Amino acid sequence: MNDESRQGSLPLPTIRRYPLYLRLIRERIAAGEDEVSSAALAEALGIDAVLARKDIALLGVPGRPRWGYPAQKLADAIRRAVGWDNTTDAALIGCGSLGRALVGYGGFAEQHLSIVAAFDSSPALHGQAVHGVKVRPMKELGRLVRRLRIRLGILTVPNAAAQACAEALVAAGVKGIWNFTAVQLAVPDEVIVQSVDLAQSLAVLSHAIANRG
Amino acid sequence: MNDESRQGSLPLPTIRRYPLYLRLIRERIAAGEDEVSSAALAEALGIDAVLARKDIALLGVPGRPRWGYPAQKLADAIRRAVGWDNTTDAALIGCGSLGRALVGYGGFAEQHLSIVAAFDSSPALHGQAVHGVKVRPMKELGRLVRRLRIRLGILTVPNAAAQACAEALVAAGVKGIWNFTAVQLAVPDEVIVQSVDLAQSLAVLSHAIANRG
DNA sequence: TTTTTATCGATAGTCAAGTAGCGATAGAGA
DNA sequence: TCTCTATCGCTACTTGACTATCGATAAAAA
Repeated sequence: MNDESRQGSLPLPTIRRYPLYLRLIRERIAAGEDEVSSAALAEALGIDAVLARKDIALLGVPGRPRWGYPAQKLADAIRRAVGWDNTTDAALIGCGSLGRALVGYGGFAEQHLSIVAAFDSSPALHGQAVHGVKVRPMKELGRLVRRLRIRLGILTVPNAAAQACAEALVAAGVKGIWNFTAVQLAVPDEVIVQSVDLAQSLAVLSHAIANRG
Repeated sequence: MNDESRQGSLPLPTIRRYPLYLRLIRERIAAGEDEVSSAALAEALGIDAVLARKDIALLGVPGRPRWGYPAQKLADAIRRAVGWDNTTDAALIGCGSLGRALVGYGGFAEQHLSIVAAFDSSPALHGQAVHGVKVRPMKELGRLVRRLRIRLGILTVPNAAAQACAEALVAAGVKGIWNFTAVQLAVPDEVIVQSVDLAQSLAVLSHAIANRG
């Protein structure tokens, strides 16, 4: 029943807030502060201070009244909770403009995410290097992903190819898929899919603009 | 109390599911089918059929037992509900790799989203055309956005510049901001912000991989 | 005409997440 | 030393979204 054993059962919204806390805490640390209060975090994020405390309580980091929480320990605990304490190797499937933008983004240092292999079905791209990573043909996917024990696949292919690529990734032993296509992937339960569907978030926006503005 | 008047109060998860339904319905229409059943939609999306029916009920489109819902009417109703029945003009702020990838994406036809202006702080980009849209200096933002009555801003600038750009957009009369930076923007209540924070979705993935796989 | 079946539509129940309120604690100041 | 106050941390309470169940309906089949 202790905090460590319950890591797998953290509430999803809480996990999503952790990166937001982390970013603020890092700013405070950079500014030379040693402690952060739940009230300060909550105000910057526009949420209730109690909610921030509840999220932090799940990490097992104790705070001190009148001081707040130890910033460095809190940051470390969040990194541990979201699995950013060790480097995760990832494979990029699809080297179109979105895929290249992601590899070149470079903002994944904090997340310890490292793209170590890239694949594309277009022969024109094979052998080319995209930001230091060599693009390979799709048929090498299974072998290479298995050999490098890659557990995360990043899917930036056209919709029509999405399901087939997902199945190839699953067959190669991938544990999670970061899905940038608009397709709802059908995968075994033990494989986790996180979809970044621009249409979904745009729907919320345009609905609100159309019906309020 | 009728459906039309309640458009502004649709549940958020429902709005997010509408684009998913829409995509499937379009496929069915393209395949020559005139009706779709809630069960078929639900199965393809991995959700419960009752949930699909509830979402559809909010649109006010009646279904027929043993047939399902009229596909074309359903598609139109969804487009109306999410505000995709009319073209929305948008401004792009930040023409780095992500911004260019978005403009070039071209997948926004269904959403009737049209990027009509692009801005960047770097003088090197000014005057260049990114996929047919001319890049302009930031100081022209206020005037042009106001003149074109642009209601949607797409923010793809570095984190450090995000809040200032958001304020410029708000001052120019924008009603919604599609935020691709990692910053929690502080804006007036009447302005809607939808953030696409890659760190958040990655957190869910890497947490699951680290603690299950 | 009667029965069967696929599907819609409504109501009630469950669960998770966020909110509110209250007491406990430890440092600061008088 | 005593009081004050910012902050943590716990325990309900409320809300909203999803799930389960059941009855109603209309087309097809016997």
